[in-house]
Amino acid sequence: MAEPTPDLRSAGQTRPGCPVSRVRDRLRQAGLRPTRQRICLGWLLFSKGDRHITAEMLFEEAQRARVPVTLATVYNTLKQFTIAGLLRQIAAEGRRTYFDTDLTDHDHFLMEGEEELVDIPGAPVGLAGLPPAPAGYEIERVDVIIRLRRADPESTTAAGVWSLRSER
Amino acid sequence: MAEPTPDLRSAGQTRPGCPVSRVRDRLRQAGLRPTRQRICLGWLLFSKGDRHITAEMLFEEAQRARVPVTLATVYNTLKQFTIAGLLRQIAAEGRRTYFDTDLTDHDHFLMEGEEELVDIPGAPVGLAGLPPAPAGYEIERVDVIIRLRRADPESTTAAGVWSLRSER
DNA sequence: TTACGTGCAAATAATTTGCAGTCCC
DNA sequence: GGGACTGCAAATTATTTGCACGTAA
Repeated sequence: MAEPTPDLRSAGQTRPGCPVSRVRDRLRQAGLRPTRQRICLGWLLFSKGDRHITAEMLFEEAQRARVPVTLATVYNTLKQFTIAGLLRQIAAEGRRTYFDTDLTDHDHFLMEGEEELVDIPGAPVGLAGLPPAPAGYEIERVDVIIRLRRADPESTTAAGVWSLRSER
Repeated sequence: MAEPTPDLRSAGQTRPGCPVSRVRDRLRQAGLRPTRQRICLGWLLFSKGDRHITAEMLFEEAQRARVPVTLATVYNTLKQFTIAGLLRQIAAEGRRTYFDTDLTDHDHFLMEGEEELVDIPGAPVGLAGLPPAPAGYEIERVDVIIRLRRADPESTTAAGVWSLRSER
């Protein structure tokens, strides 16, 4: 949030070895033409570690970084990045779509009230007894979302490690 | 889909013992005033077994059943039902919100391309090693969404019972 | 050059809201 | 009777699209 916002106006230039070039290569590998705005957005997305982001958020960030892009282009770019496998769309309920720059297998917390997802640190939840996929389909991925509610002060929720789903 | 559509225009009347009265009671228990439209929508929702439904879908169904309701009221009612615990909102990505009349613990398949969720028959996937909830929060529910992709004809996806998540 | 990208503004789609009139308790 | 509900239409919000122009290969 309070990170220094880099000025990316010169992202079109060629500077081998610099992070911008790395983004450029990554785009090319993904089959996307490395245009100025894609490089800038890619830099904003991938140079700050794992993050969840919406189109609106990325757009504001781009403006702060003096990157000339339109909101529409941000939307289009996010979609292209997702199709190209550079981003992952998160299944969150709520109006806006979130994109995750972390492509590894991990789960999410969803706080009630807040419309924000939080990465669950550590290894993903283990799954047992996955059902067979219907005929003609195969399992691509399993998303686990742990919904949280604000704890009652009285309920001594000893939140340790659960074993297996108990209820119903 | 081809089910006979009941005419619910008389749902306001009192007929003890009939399913309409059951809906009425259920609403009252949930703290909702049993108005004509709520009774009708409740009947449509709960008298056909478990289902996933959007506001638009329910609205069309109501029109077919000659129930005088507005789309706006359908939206409002679905939200009220959800808050009252009569429905559950499903975390699906995609533009529209789905509501599930099945309140029991179960998982969902999400077919790629199609924007529809399918209940996973049988017991829910077992979870191992749930992480502790962050301070001040407690786990309310765990949603598991299994994303499916159309299988390659060649890949012999022996979709049996998996043990534990392998990929990281 | 030339197809692919982008900006801009207008179009959609999904959902919410304000307010006046209606209905349940 | 009075507040809770509903209808209707207009407002929001999130996202997409059409088309003329710009730019990377």
